[in-house]
Amino acid sequence: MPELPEVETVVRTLRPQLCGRSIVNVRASRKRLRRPWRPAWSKALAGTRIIAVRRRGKWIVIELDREQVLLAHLGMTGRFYVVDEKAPLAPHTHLIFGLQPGRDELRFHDPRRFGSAALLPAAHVERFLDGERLGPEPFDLRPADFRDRLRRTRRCLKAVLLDQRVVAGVGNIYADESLFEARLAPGRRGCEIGKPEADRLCAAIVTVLRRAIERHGSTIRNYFYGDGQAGEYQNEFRVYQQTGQPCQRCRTPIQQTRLAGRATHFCPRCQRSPVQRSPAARG
DNA sequence: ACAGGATCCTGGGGGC
DNA sequence: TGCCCCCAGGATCCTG
Repeated sequence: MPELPEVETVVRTLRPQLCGRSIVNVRASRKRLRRPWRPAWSKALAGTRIIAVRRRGKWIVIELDREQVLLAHLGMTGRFYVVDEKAPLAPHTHLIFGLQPGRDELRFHDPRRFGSAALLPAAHVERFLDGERLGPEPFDLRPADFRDRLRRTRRCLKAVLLDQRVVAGVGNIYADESLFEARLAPGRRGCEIGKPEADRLCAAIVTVLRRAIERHGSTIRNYFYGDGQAGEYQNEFRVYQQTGQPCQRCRTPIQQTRLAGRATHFCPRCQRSPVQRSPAARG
């Protein structure tokens, strides 16, 4: 469920709660996550100290001593939060990390289990994150590289934005919101996009994500962060989940379609494709 | 190379 | 009330 702004919000919440503390024990449910948790990781984690908590794309990176890293992905419904060890255990809690000092626990909760967590040697993390799997952070994305990437593909813009190798961290909400911000139709092919439009899209991604981070991300369908905090960006959606609502720029009703297997929302007027001239019209 | 579909899961909402 | 179907902030694998 969470995209870059939501993961950033989680990381900012966790950082002061985790840094400097130690993991004293780990409990894991028997249910398998997207990548199964290995019992050996529980043993290896006992007694490690948390050095830093950061984000890369939609990944949560928890750096530990002993040259180890705990890498987590929230999938669609994952939550990662710190609570008192006496707090009631919610159903679908799959990992519990006991913390010291204090009597707190870091818990990983995920009803759909599309999320995952794994322990990696620190030396492997950069290769995992910066290899073929993950492109640049949106804030480091160079317009010339983005333009080049678009020029070389016939895939539609929606599919390109969802591709984590092109730019890391954009998901369904922020792909639609960025395309609206850039006034580009989600179905247009990358190779049809000119320089001004590509640069506009590149800038729009950053604008939308920065604003969403300021608003602590979006909270929809009652999924909250951490100790029940809600984001506020869902109140600023221009197209996502606004089907039938008047466009805030031109009052045309927002339309919904399906692209790259995902619900896609856009304004048919502000995000018009260049007119396809029919043979008759050309006559 | 790429589009499209299926897959991994659970829960919530709408229709009947 | 129950049941059935569809949908969901993701990523990956397979097929055509």
